[in-house]
Amino acid sequence: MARAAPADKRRAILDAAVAVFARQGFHGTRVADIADEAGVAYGLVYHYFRSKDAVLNTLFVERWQVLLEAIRQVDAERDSARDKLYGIASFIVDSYRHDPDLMKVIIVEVTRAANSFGQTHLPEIRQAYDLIADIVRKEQDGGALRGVVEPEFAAMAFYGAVEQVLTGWIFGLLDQDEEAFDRAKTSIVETVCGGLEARSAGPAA
Amino acid sequence: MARAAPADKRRAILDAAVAVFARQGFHGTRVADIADEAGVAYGLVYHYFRSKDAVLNTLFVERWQVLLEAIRQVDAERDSARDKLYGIASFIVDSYRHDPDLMKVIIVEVTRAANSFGQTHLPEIRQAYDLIADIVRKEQDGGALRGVVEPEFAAMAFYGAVEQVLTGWIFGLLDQDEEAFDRAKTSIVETVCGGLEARSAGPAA
Amino acid sequence: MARAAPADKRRAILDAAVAVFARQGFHGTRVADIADEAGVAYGLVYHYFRSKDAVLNTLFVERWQVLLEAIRQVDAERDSARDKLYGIASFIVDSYRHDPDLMKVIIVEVTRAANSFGQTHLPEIRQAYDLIADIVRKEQDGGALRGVVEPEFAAMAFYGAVEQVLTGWIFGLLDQDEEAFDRAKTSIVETVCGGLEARSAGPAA
Amino acid sequence: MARAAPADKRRAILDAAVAVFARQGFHGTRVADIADEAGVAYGLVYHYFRSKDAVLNTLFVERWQVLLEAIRQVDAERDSARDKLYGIASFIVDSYRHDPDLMKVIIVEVTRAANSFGQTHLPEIRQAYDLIADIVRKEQDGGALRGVVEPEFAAMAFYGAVEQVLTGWIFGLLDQDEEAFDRAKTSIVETVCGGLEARSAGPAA
DNA sequence: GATGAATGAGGATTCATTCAT
DNA sequence: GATGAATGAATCCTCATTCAT
Repeated sequence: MARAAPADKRRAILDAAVAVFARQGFHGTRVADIADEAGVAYGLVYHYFRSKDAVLNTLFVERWQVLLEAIRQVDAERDSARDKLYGIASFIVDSYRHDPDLMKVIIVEVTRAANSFGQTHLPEIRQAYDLIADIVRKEQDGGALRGVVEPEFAAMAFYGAVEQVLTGWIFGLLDQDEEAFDRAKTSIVETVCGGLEARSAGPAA
Repeated sequence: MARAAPADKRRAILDAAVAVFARQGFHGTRVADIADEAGVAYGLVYHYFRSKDAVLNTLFVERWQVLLEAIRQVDAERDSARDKLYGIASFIVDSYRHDPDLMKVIIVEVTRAANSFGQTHLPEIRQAYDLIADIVRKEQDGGALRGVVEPEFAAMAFYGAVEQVLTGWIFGLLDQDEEAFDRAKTSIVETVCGGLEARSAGPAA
Repeated sequence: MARAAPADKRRAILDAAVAVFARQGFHGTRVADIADEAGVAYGLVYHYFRSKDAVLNTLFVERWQVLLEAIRQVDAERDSARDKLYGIASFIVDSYRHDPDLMKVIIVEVTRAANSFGQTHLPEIRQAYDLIADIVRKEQDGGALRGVVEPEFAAMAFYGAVEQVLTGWIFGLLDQDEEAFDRAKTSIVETVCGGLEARSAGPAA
Repeated sequence: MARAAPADKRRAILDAAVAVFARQGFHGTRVADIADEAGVAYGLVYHYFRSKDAVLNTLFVERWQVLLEAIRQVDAERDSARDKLYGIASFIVDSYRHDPDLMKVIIVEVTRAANSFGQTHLPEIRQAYDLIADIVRKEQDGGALRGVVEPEFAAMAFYGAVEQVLTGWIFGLLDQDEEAFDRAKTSIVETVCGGLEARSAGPAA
């Protein structure tokens, strides 16, 4: 499965890059590895991309646009706060389910790479946080969410919870079967929206 | 107030490494940079450490032991689930407050480096997750926390929320004044324990 | 007035090569630069020329034949030594005036490139020196020129003076207005033929 | 003779560079060639020099300062115009006689490299021309040299004549025995100062 | 003729590590 | 312990050249 000899070589290079970046990390992969994996000549990578960096940048931008769009769409189409956050968590989890290598690369090599690509793509990364914070803010204003936590913190907490679950999969610390993927979505939302604490049944304070 | 000419050069090298790793990232720093920053001769780094990797490993292990111990202590000394999680969040946030460079390096270069040091130190990193999951499990059993979310997911969500807030600081996306540090602790706990959702005020069950 | 869309692409490539070689030097220009400048496809350069070297070789040979012919003609048509040398200096200076880029390329990349093209074209280059030396020798025999300086040295001195003036223009060290071009011719001939020294007015030897 | 295992490696590298640059040209030599010729490890070249360019730059600057100083000294110590120009020609010819490789490299790779190092070192190169032009100007003012040729042109003609003779040696077009070196000095000065033309003897027509 | 994708050898530069002093 | 010169493997990127269409 996976990379099934894409007709165009540019795509083949990008797909190959995902595979080797996921396997060896960005720093651990030589341009030759990408070319080999793609089954093309060394120089062709440079025919299509200015540099090794550019390959990763392309990968990230391509995918991150889709994520941002998905968040916007979820926000527009769903009603309740919980639904919206579930929609976002769902999209990210499904992204991982569908192409774990790509998500691994994006998270490990870009989103969290504070001294390299994360810095480069900070504006785009920030947009995601902002979109989530906006959702929280609106729902707080609407009364569905409590106002005790500032939207910015809430957004970071939520997004962090999601990314950390992916990290668990990436590191092989959590099960990755289909059931686990779905349970992850619910768990994250249940934690962040419902809270872990039991409602003190009695005459709660 | 920082590296004030440590008496012993080994310490000076470690401290210098923190500074340059934080500034340039592990891959972006040469051994010479560390030596320069420490004000010692090139070769001395290799007198005290087997390799550049060993410097980072030392840094990580040193600090991570402290973290694990802190979690254990919090677990032992505090009673409520909320208190325990607050204690953990508090310790991590204060660690960042006290030495942001060190925490940045540990998180960015180790904890999240799935293809390099994160893999190497997976056992120790996992311990932290497990300790947190254990706390959740106990509290679920005790009835203080709801059982809907599996302890492993809850632990990841909680830890992810914390790390993401630090990430916000590391990337310069969130305020870093004293007040913000304290608010962060509360916000994280409030989000994960209390949940973001408003309790339906009415005659709810 | 320059390269005005030559009808045939081969010519366009040669003209473009002159422009980019002059601008960036032979080593500093990629075949792609030539193609771009000529407005033709990459591969077409290789349709007309065996290699990048061949482009420069063609340029040089084309022009150098004209120079050699000009020297022969000057020798045949003019009478005095001074006239002949003036004719040669004049032709070279006018060549530069007419197409400074081409002369720059020929001088900088071939004539003076002792380790590359200069070596390749040494026979042709030498012909020019020899033709000049022959003129000097004949005029010495005829009594118009003094015999103290060997023809070979005289030829080198004369040709070197000419090329150095062009070098001054190429480097932007000397004025390049029309008047300067004409003055250059006179100055060179006056220097080499008349000598810089004032004739001791008195009872000179 | 020549590079006899210089005590310090930096010098060994510079000397080796002269040899290989002279033999293969700057572009034709790889850094490995320099290291091999010097008998040192590859990386040592980069320990002492920032880049391959820096090696050539160092070579040029070192030597050119000596040349400039020599010109100044000749100007100060000698009296007649002819003596001064002879002194300069002499110094340059002897430089070549003493270390032909070094002079070849300086002339071929720097002084005449209009698109690379010549451009970089234009200010220093120009100084030499200016110093010569100053000498000519002074002597014209003093009446020893005729004023028909502008000092700038005269300087270029003189310097060009000298460099072209060296070029003749570099290309193997002129004899290089001891006698030839001395004759070259006289010939150049005789040509530029005395002029090639015979003085019309007596009241001759 | 014309195009530009594809190839791959070449070479500069970096930098972790070693080691003699 | 301390120094920094010396080593050389590793790898990115360039770019002349080829070739299928």
